[in-house]
Amino acid sequence: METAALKPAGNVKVTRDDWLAAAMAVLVDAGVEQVKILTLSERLGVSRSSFYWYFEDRQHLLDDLLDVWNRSNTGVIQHHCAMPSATIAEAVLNLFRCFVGVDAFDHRLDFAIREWARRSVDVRRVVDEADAARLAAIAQIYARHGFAAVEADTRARILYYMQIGYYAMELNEPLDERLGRVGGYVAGFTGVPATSDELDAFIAHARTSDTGETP
Amino acid sequence: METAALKPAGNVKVTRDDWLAAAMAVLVDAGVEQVKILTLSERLGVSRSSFYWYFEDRQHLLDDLLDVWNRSNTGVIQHHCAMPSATIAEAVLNLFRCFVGVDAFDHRLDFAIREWARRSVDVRRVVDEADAARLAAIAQIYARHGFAAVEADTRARILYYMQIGYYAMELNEPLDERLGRVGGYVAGFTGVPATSDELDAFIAHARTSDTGETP
DNA sequence: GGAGTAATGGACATAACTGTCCAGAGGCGC
DNA sequence: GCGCCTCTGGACAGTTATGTCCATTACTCC
Repeated sequence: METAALKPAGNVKVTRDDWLAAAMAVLVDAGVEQVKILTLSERLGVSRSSFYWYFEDRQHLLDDLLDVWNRSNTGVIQHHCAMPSATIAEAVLNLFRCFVGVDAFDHRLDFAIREWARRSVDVRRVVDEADAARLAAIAQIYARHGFAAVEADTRARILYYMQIGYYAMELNEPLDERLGRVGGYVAGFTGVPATSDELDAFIAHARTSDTGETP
Repeated sequence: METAALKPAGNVKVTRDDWLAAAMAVLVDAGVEQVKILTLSERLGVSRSSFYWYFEDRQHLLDDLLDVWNRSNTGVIQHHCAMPSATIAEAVLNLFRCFVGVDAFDHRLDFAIREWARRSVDVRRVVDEADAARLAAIAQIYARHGFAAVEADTRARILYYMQIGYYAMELNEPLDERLGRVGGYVAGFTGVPATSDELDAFIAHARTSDTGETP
């Protein structure tokens, strides 16, 4: 592990980040309720007490996980929305990049958090705020390209809701199948077809940054 | 409770169905992992031991819950798909009825089961089978109205996936807003607009069978 | 009204988990 | 090379589950 290089000093076996990373892995593929200090300590080969050096208690670990999500996934969307673009089609394709590529939006984490939000009003509030921020960022794309406020908002919702719905299905389509539909999506979302240059650029990017798994 | 009237005999406080109903309620709004015999017994005002009279163990209760879901939700869809219809638009509207009305598809249960399926290969298998059966039933609608097999299958997928995606969002749109979009959905799903008579009939049904909550 | 029986309650054993306390390991700075 | 300071391990206590055993209740049938 490369974390060894960063280890501060002394009798250190794991770092705070190791605990966070392990917890994040469990969160993503088993849900919050499975994020257990005992399990993590076994996985890290360290005693439970070590945990309490880095975190006050389990709740603080969970708060940190929520924070990590909040800063990463929403930020990815905002970043892609802010990319410069000549046409609305190009702007939407820029956004799509974060749903396909390696600079990707982590949809499994997103759903783990949403599931958690169904059972915690605190988390629900944070998720609602993130959704609002994401929608605002997407609406801004449309606004920048001359859409009136109401229409920009509506189109942002359609795009965002459809994307979330797509992930909810866990379809695991092969990359080529997904890419084949992109042209249609862009036309549907913007009312304007993308040029073949725009589409080619997007597809090239998607192929080079494809990770092998279908994200 | 009306169950009192049905209580078989003897020193009975709760029935097997009471346990099932309580478990189902917890499953729907807190997830499988929260279906705990201790909690249910407290909720029913009865000791835990009583549970073991009706069920061999927790796993058998869970199996029964899965069974209930399997027989109800998929059956509702199949039933609505089999309703007689003069046009494809009417057929699709007939199916929509189970997504709006009181004879409704229970989407919260459906998602509780899907969440469970993410963590249990056994449940995953059952859900996959149910999805296949639902898709087949929906494709049959299209096939009956003259669509070729491949197109019927594709259109069935679009309709079903979009419906699942809609529920994943937990939008809670007001009924009127939802109804306003139905015409567009039908046109999108079938390529043929519904007549206003067909739409009116659907909307009238939806309004009379609306439960107050947005399902 | 007494026997039989369906259902229940309470005690017991066990497991998994959380959090606390404190002794001790081991590298670093002087 | 000695203490310091960071981090770790192990023991302890408390909570919440599951499942088992058996005595007891209270109704039904005769």
